[in-house]
Amino acid sequence: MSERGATVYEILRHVRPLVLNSARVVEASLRADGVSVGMRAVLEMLAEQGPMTVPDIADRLDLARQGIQRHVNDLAGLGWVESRINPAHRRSVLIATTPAGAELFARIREGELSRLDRMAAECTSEEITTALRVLAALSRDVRAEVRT
Amino acid sequence: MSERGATVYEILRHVRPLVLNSARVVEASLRADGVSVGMRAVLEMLAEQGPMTVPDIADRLDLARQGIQRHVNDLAGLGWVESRINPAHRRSVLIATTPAGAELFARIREGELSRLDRMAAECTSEEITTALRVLAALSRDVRAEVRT
DNA sequence: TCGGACATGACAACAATGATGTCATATCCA
DNA sequence: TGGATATGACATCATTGTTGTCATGTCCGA
Repeated sequence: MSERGATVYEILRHVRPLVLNSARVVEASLRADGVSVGMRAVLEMLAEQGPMTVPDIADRLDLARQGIQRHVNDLAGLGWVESRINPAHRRSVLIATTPAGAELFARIREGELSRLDRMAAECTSEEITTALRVLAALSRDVRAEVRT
Repeated sequence: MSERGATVYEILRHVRPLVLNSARVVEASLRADGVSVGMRAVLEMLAEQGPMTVPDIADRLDLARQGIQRHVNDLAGLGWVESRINPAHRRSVLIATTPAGAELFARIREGELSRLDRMAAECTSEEITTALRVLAALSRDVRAEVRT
């Protein structure tokens, strides 16, 4: 068995607790605004990529459109996102952050970034950049494997 | 805002879909044996670290002991793990893989490793090792943040 | 040695979320 | 134009993480 595959295996062993623990860390600030981690992911997508339809968000987050629709409906109920007429499609509306929603996400992101600055202090900027490249490649290939 | 923190943020953005997609990939082989991803994690811990108590497994997986107890009970019902008398504690039994359970996990792991060999082919062995180091440090620090 | 703090297994209930299915209608393409 | 597909709305279910309770066993300090 190749050493490479075994190292990738070790990486994947770390990501599950990492996702759980990072969700736990941001959970408190999110609850104060009535936002769940799923809703936060939708808000992030809209804030960074601009308005898009529900199926578009679902595709980019690798989730079913039905689940995203729930998050969008919840976010709309809270006033963080709103629908806009889609010039290219009468039935499928565009979802966009409201000014308040954009502000909320900026606040959330700022708080998270300030914590992340203190993480993995022993690693250099170059190592972290390398890790990002590896993670992105791995994520891309595993994603492709799903669609096999 | 530091570039470092932003890069770590990008890493964390990748891990959530990665966890979901990797779970989807291994899901099929697991279902054939009646094993869920949670049960697989417990089986992995016991196969690699040896017999331990339910609270021990929970601590190492960053999960509540109640959830682990469910997985252990399910695994025991399927004959993949069994309890042994704990010489150091009358009430808290040791959980261990059965020979069949150890064999099952070895089979699962072998299948997963063979897939992983083809992942992130553009990355060198050194880059993957660096990524593992960064992930481990990040995971450790985020875990510590939870307990704040 | 005793007593209180803590650990453990068993059981229960709940919330978030991912998966799946259906249906009416709109859209798109051959 | 007509059939295939996309979309929103609604519904259901399984997995799993979280939390709480209770009886009993264990451990440590006074």
